[in-house]
Amino acid sequence: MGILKKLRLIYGKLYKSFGPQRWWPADTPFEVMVGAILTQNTNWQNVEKAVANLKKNKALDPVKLYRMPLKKLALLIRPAGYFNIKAKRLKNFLKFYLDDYGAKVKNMRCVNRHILRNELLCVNGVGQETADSILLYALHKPVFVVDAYTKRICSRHGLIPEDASYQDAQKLFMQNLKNDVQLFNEYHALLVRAGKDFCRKSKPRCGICPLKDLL
DNA sequence: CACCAGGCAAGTA
DNA sequence: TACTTGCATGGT
Repeated sequence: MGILKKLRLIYGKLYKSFGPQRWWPADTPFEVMVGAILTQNTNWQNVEKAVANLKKNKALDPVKLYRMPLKKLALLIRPAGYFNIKAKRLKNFLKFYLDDYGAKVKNMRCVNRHILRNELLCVNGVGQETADSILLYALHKPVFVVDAYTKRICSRHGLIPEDASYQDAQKLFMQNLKNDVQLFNEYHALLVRAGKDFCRKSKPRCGICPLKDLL
C-alpha cells in the first residue's frame, strides 16, 4: 500500500473513531503560544491549571507577563511543572515577541514560515515541536507538528524507523499529504488523542485501538 | 510505590 | 555526532 493511502487511511479511522478534536484549546493565539511552552513534556491538565492562574491574575498579556518578576511568574505557572525553567523560557519568547513583532500576531503571520521557524528556534526554550505548534496552531501556517506520540505511532506502523529524527517524521506527512492547515491541525490532534489511549510508553489499554487492524 | 505527560538545553566524550 | 542528565507537578 502506498504511503499516501496509508496516511489517509489512518486519518480516516482516527477521525471516525474520535471525531474532531477542536485544537488548540485556547481563547486567543497568544494563549496558544504560552500553552505551547507550558506543555513541554507535561500533561495538558497541569497546563490548564497554570493558564487559569494567569487568567485569574489578569496576567495573560505579553507586556504584563514580561514585566512580572520571574519568581512571581514561576509561582503562577507552578502546576505546569518545571516552573523555574519555563518561567525563563516564557520570558525569552516574550522578549522576542515584543521586540521583533510588537506583540502583534498579525505581524508574525506576514512572515514566511521558513524564516519565522528559524527565528523561533533561536529563542532559548523553543525547540522544533514548540516552534511548529506556534506556527500551526497560533499562526495557521501549514507545518506538521511532530511529538512523541506521532513518532511512536508511525514507527509502530512501519512508516518510519524507530529512531527516526523529528524531521524524518515531519517529512513523512509534509511530503505525502497536501500541506493544508486544517488537515495538519486535526491530524496531529488525533494522533495525540489516539496515543493517550493506545500508544503510551506503558498503560493498560482501554477500549479497542481504531488502528489495530492496520498493524 | 513506580511511572509518565502534547520537550528542551547543556554537559560530556 | 551521540549519549546523558536536570528540570517538577499531578494523575494513574
